[in-house]
Formats: sequence, C-alpha cells, structure tokens
Amino acid sequence: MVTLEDVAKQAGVSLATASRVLNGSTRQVGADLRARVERAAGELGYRANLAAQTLARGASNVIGIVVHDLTDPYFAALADGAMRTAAGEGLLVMVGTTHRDPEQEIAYVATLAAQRVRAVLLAGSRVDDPEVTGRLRGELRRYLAGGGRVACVGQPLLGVDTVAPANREGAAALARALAGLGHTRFAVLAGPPQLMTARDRCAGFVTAIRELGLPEPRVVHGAFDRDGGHAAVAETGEATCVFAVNDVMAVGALAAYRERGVRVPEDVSVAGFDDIATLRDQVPALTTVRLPLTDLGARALELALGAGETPVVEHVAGEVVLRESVRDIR
Amino acid sequence: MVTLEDVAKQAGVSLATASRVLNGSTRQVGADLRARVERAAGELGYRANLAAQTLARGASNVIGIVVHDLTDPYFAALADGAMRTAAGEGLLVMVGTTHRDPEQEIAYVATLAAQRVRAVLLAGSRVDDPEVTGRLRGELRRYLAGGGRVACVGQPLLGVDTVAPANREGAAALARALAGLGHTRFAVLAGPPQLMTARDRCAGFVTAIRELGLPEPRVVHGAFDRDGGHAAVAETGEATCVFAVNDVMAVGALAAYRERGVRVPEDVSVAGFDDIATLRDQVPALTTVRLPLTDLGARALELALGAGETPVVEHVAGEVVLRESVRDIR
DNA sequence: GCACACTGGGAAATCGCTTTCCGGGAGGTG
DNA sequence: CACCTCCCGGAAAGCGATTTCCCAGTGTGC
Repeated sequence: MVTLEDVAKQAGVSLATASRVLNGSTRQVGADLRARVERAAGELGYRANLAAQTLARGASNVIGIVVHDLTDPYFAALADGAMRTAAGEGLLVMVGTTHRDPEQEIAYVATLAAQRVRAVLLAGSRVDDPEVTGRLRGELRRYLAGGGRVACVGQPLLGVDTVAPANREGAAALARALAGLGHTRFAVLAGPPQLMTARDRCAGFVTAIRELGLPEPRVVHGAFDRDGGHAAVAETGEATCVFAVNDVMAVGALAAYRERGVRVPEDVSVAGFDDIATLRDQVPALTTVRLPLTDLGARALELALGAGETPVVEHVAGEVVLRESVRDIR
Repeated sequence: MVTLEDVAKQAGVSLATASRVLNGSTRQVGADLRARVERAAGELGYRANLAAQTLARGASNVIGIVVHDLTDPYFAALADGAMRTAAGEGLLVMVGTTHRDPEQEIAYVATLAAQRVRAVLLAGSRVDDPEVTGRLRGELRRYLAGGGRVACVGQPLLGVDTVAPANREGAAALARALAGLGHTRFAVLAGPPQLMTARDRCAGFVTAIRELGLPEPRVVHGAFDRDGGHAAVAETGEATCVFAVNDVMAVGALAAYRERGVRVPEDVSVAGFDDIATLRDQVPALTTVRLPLTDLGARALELALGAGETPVVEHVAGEVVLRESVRDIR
C-alpha cells in the first residue's frame, strides 16, 4: 500500500511536511508545498495507516461498546444511540456481543484495552455475582489507569460514569397505574433472578404493590427473552394483571395467552417495560414504561468522552405509557 | 501503560524473548525463561498494544462490517451472524452504520481500509446509481489491491464475493402462492425505486403475476421502513392482496389497515418479506418469505475470510411461509 | 575427536506515522 | 544596519511491538 513516504517522495518534500499537510497539525505549510502534497496523495490514492497513527499519537479514534445481543432491540437501540454520537465525533466503533456471558464481557474489555480504544461503553445489565463483578472491575481499573475512559448503562456498580435507567421507580409507577385501574391480583414475569435489571424492575413493582396494601404478587422467574415470557405465562395463576419485566417477554406472554384462548385485555391485562419501537404495532398495543434508549446510549458515550473526574451517575426516568393491553376493571 | 519492554526488563530477558513467549511465535523458548516472562506479565498486568502489533505484523485481527441501520432487525440479524463467526475466529468487529447514505458507506470503506482491517463486509442493499457505485468500487479496489478482503450481502454488483438473497425468485414464489389462494387484484408496497433489494422483490412479484395472466399489480413507492408501509396503504386501491417488500413495512401496513377499520385478512390480505424474528408474534401472523439472515451474515464473512481467488456469488433461496395475514378467497 | 546441523537467546532493523528540535530566511524595530 | 522574532521546512527520535540475523552452546554421526 501507499505510504506517507511515497507521497512525500513524489511531492518532493519531507515526511514531516507531508504529515503536516495530510493529517492535521497545528503547524502551517506553505500553499505551494501543500498543493504538491495534496496532488501527490490524490494521484497515489494515499490512505493513512491508522494503526501507525494510533501508535505514534498514543491515542486512537476508536471506541468500544459491549452489549449482550444485537438482535435484542433494546441493545440495538442503545448501540445506535452511542454510534450516532460517535459518528458525530468522528470516532469509529467496535462492537462486541457477549450473549450474556460475563466472562466474554471481561475478555472484551481486555481486548478493547489492548486496542487502546478511547472509551469503552458497557451496555449490559450487571449480574449479581461479586466474584465476576470484581474481576470486571479489576480489568476496568487497569484500563482506566492507562488513561482509558469507561461508561456504563445500567446499575452503577462499577465505579464508573453510569447512566442508570430508573428501573425500580419506573416499575413502581407502572404498578400504581395498574392498581389505579382496579387490579389487585398481580403476577410478575420476572426474568432470571441474577440479572440486576430484571431484579430491580421486579422489586420496584412488588414493593409498590405492597405499599398499596394489595396482595403479594406472584413472581415467576424465567429467561429474559420472548420464550421466557411465553413459558412463564403457565404459572401466572389467578392474576388479572401480568407485568413482564421487558417488552420482548411481554410479547411472548401475549402470544402464549393467544394460544390458550385467553383474551388480552378482556381476561387478563399485560404490561411490559422499555417501549421497544419495533414492537409498538403489536396487537393489543402494549402498556409499558418508555425508556429513551437511544438517548441513554448517546448520553453514556458523552459521559465517557467528557472530562469528568469523579464518576457521575445519571438517573434517567421512564414514563408509563398506558395502551390497550391493559383494561380498566373498576 | 505497561509495555513489553517493562515485562522483559522485569523478567530479565530480551524484548525478543518476551515477545516470543507472550504473543505466539514459531520459535521455542526455554521453560524457565518462559515461566519468568509469564510471571512478570501477570504481575505487571501486561496487555499487548494491538496498534503496535498491527503495525509490526502488517495485518490486524479486526474485521469491519457496514450496515444501514442497526435498529432495523434485518441488519441486526445479519450483523449478529457475522459477529458470531468473527468471534469464533478470534476476530474483533468494527461496525459502521450509514443510515442509507451511500457517501457514508464509501467513507467507511476508506476508514476501514485505513485501519487495515482483515476483511470488510458490506451488508446493505446497493442503490441504482452508477456514479456512486463506481466510486465505491474504486475504493474497494484500492483496498483489495492492498491485500484486503471484501464480501457483500446483496446484489452482486461490486465484483466481490457476494451472498445474494434470491429476492426476485422469493417474491415470485410468494406471488404464485398468493395467486393460488384466489387473489387477482394485487398491490405492491414497493419501497424506494432506487433501492435494488426493493426493486428486485417488486419486479419478481410483478413479473410472476403477469406470467400468470393476472391484472397488473398496482405499485406504490415509499420509504423502506414501517412508516413507509403505513403511508403507502392509502394508495392500494381495490387490491385484495398487498405485498410489502419487507416485513417492517408490512407491519406498518397492518397498523394502517387497523386504524382504518379494514380487517386483515378478511378484507385484505397482507404479506411481507424477510421473516424477522421479533415480528413473528404480530397479529395477524405475517405471511412472508423467510430468509436465513443470520446464516447470510455468517456465510458472507466466511467467504471474505476464505482464500478464494475469483469472486464467488452464492445465491440463497427464501422460503414462502403462509400465515394468517392472508386469506384463501377461492 | 571434529566438523556439523540444531537449538534457543539477544541485538537491532523495521513497520508508518507524529512531533520535537534545529536552522535559515523574511520581516519588524530601535 | 544590526538584532530579534516569526515562520516554515527538514532531520531524526520515538511509539511498541515483530522478526531477521547472528552467535554461543549442545548433541550427533563418523
């Protein structure tokens, strides 16, 4: 491939001058030389070697973002938000998917650190395992010590800049809204017990119901995906209102009820969480808690890129959106 | 950050030896020295600088993949497939989103080439613009000349390894299946006329209808997304069966009919294309043409990574899936 | 015993770029 | 007119790895 030296030679200038012309610098270069270099670069089709630049500059223009699963619209939206701001800053994006394996997440952080990426965005829910979290923190500390920047979307457990969706509060608000419609017997499709996001949403919901003096909701654990929601429906018992801790699970639940001939919302009300865009045309339209996912991703990257010293934690509220999947039974 | 030299010093060996121990090499290193180096690396928390490695080796372990929009489940699935095989090969993935701007696509190829990525995967539909396509080809040629590898999912117009979904044939098969149910008056929600994928699907459908001697379908152009499908419904006229050139548009169409009080499939039948997983629980369930999206992405990356000399074009068939959104009117 | 592969270790060149430092000429000032 | 500053161009020293080349020490085969 064409190197800067080739360009310099062809233009009859020094390496230094060619570099200053082509790859931005504070230093000025005379108009004629500048033109000669630019012509030579054009003719030769020169493309700077980013690896060499990164090495020489000691800083890359790449950021890393680690998500669980890109085909999950939740993470796709987060990633999209982050990628938009990255593009705005002229940064390239490396995406890693862990498929919910915490070891993979740690491995990715190590690799991204090796890449000397400018910032790392951790966009997955934490799991409740101090040993694993500890190792992740260790890896992050090493990276931070080397001048890296880290931000996270989710629970503020890593000691880094964090954008924290108000899972508890959102779920609680939803619970009050549903109780306000006259429901008293609730079930929660709670996802896996280790997953903090699932747990917080479940806990927020259950606590709010208790505070209202209503009967204890039935909590059904399962997978955090469509099939998890679908399967969990079998154990919802007499509940008149079912809260799935995310929209994808709620859609699974809707499908399960449909198969059983249970009408939603006539026989049972169903609510989710997230307000996933691609699921908004679901029938019946899903009641949910809207999270500004794209903004969350964008904001997290801004935090990571920002100069802030002490770790910032930004809480982002969700907004209850009542739609047809729940019924007023008063 | 800790460099290889630090490790070598701490272990009391030369740089060369440290390198050979830590970053794979054909050369052997004695057991004692090897152990000393490994211990030193562990104590210091050494992480190789990938930029330096890339420069020294002249080859990186990163691949690039360029998609239109990650929040579109079609591209998310493609990317996911590619990322899985990448992970299997120990490769890192850079993802770029163009939001359907061909200039962006060209720019990404240039940047990825500058990164000296091992392979580039172009996963977006081509547009019908010889000028733009020409420039893209030029950029690709430059990259290929430098030893890069390229593969593409979509129309085989770039002279590189390509995985080509059988858009025409799939749409034609769908058309015959729908005609077999007794439909004669069709409309096509055709998406933007410049987009090859949209065009091929539309053309395949229309041609098949013609060949059956049925009346010419009404073709309505619009955006390639949910809102495009939603809007296009206004102009479908008397059609008893509407084909949206992708599932996302079909969902938009379903929503539009619902709002107008038109029942699907009783009053009108609706079909899509792709068989997007997150949309499978739609009501009524969408008739569509299934494309093995994850496999397409995975296969394309394999092609790119493979040693093949002449560009390979692999056609992948779609499978018509009849579901509730269409009615038998015989 | 002796030349001869062979093995494992280290010194140093190299990858392509950035940036510091040095130097010469132009222009401004007293 | 001497002196001092700027300004711009080039030489060269890194950045952190890999890899070639050289060399000493060890076993072999005859």
